Amino acid sequence: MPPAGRTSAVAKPDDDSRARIIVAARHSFASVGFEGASTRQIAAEAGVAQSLLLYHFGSKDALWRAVMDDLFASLTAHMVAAQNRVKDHSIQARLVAMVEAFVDLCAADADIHRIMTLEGRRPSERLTWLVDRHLREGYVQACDLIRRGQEAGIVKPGDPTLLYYSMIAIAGTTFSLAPEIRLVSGNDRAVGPRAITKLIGSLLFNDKSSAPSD
Amino acid sequence: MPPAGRTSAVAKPDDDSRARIIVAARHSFASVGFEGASTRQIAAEAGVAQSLLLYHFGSKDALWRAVMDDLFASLTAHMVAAQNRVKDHSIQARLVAMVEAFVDLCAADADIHRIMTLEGRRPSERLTWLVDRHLREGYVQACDLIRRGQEAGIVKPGDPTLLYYSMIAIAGTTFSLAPEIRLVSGNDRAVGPRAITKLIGSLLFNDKSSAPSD
DNA sequence: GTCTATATTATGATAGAC
DNA sequence: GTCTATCATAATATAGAC
Repeated sequence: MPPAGRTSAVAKPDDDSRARIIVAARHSFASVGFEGASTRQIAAEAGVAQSLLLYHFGSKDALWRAVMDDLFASLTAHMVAAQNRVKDHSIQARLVAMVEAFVDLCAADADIHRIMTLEGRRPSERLTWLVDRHLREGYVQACDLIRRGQEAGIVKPGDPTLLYYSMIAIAGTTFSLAPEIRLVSGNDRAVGPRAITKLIGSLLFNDKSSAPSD
Repeated sequence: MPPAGRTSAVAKPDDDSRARIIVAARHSFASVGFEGASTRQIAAEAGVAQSLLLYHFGSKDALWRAVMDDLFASLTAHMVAAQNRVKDHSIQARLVAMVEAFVDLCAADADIHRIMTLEGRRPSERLTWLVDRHLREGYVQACDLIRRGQEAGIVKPGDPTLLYYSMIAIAGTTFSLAPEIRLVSGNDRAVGPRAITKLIGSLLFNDKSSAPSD
C-alpha cells in the first residue's frame, strides 16, 4: 500500500535515484540499524555512487531522517485514511479500524516495525527527534481512543500505553521476525493478517461480541 | 550447554576481565546489533585493551556466540527451574509459570529481548546457529504446552506459534522499548511485570477463571 | 545530478613485549 | 593474561571533473 515515491514536493524528473536511495536505505536501516548500515552498501543496493547519496542528503544522519519522513508520510496517511473511513462510527468500530489498518501495514512492509524497534531501545538524539516529529501524535490519539473504549466498557481495563504497545508488538513481531519464525517452526506458514487482528481483538476487547468478526 | 571455548569450567582467578567483556559485548550487541557494535567500544566499556577481546574469543563473531551461550545458559536455567517447580501441576499452572518466568526475565534484563529481536529479522549464519543451538527446543516445548492447553479447552484456539511469539512480543516489548515509551508517554511509569503477565493471560486463556490471579 | 578520486578516521585482526 | 603498537581494510565525507 505504501506509495513509495518522494515524500512531498516537486518530484523532479530525475530524482529517481533519490527515491531508490531512500528505499535501499530504509531496508538497510531496518536490517542492521543506523550504526550497522553503511552508505557504501546502501549506494550499491541503489545502484549509484556512494557520494551521490551524500550529495542528495548531506550526511548519513540526514539520510536516516529523510527515510523516516518518507516512511511516516505513508504510514500516517494510511492510518488517517482508515480513521476517516469510520469517522462517524462507534468507538469500537474505530478501534477495530485502527488495529486492522496497522496490522495490514505491518503485513505489507515488515521494515516499518523493524526500524521503529531499533530506534526505541536506547535514548539518542535520533529517538527524541523521531518521537517529537512522528510518534507522539499517533500515540496520543490511539491512547485516547483506547481510554474512551474503556470508559464505554468495551475495552478491557489497564494502562492504555501498555495496551497500545502490546498491539504494536503483536502486529509487528510476527512479520518482523518472520525469518526466525520460519527457521524455528520449520515451515513456510504465512500467518494471515486477519488472524493477528483477531488476536489483538481478544487482547483489547471485553467480550467476543466486540471483537472483529472473522 | 558448554560452548566452544570455555564458558563454564574452572573459573580461573583472572577471567574477571573475560566476564566483563561478555557483559559489555552483550550490551553493545543488544543496543546496536552485531554489525553496529565495535570491538573497540566493547573493550573500552569493559576496561580492557581491544586486543584482549580477540585473545579471549578469537574474533568478533566468536565473541557474539560466546555472549549468546552465556545468555541462554541463564535463560534456559531460569525457565527450566520454573517448570520444575510446577512439574506435577495442571497444564494451566505450567503455562502460567512459563509466562511469569519469561516476563520476569524480560523485566530483569531487557537486553535479552533486544538481542533476540535483532538477530531474528534477517536470515544469516548467526540466526541459523542461534535457532539450532538455543531457540528451537524452548519453542517446541512451549508450543507443546500451548497445544495441550488448547486440547484441554483452557487455551484459546489458534496457531500455537502465533500465540507463542505474541507472548514473547508483549513480554519483551514494554521493557525493550522502555526508552521510547518513556519519551512518548512523557512519564517514568514502571509497568509492573504482573500487569503484563495478566495481559498475556487474557490473550492466552479462554476465561478469566483460568487467567493468573492478580 | 552523477561520477571518479581521495582525505581522514574507525574498524577487525595480528605481532610481539612483559 | 594483558598490554602497546601496527597492518589492511572499510567507514563517512569532501573535491573536482563532466
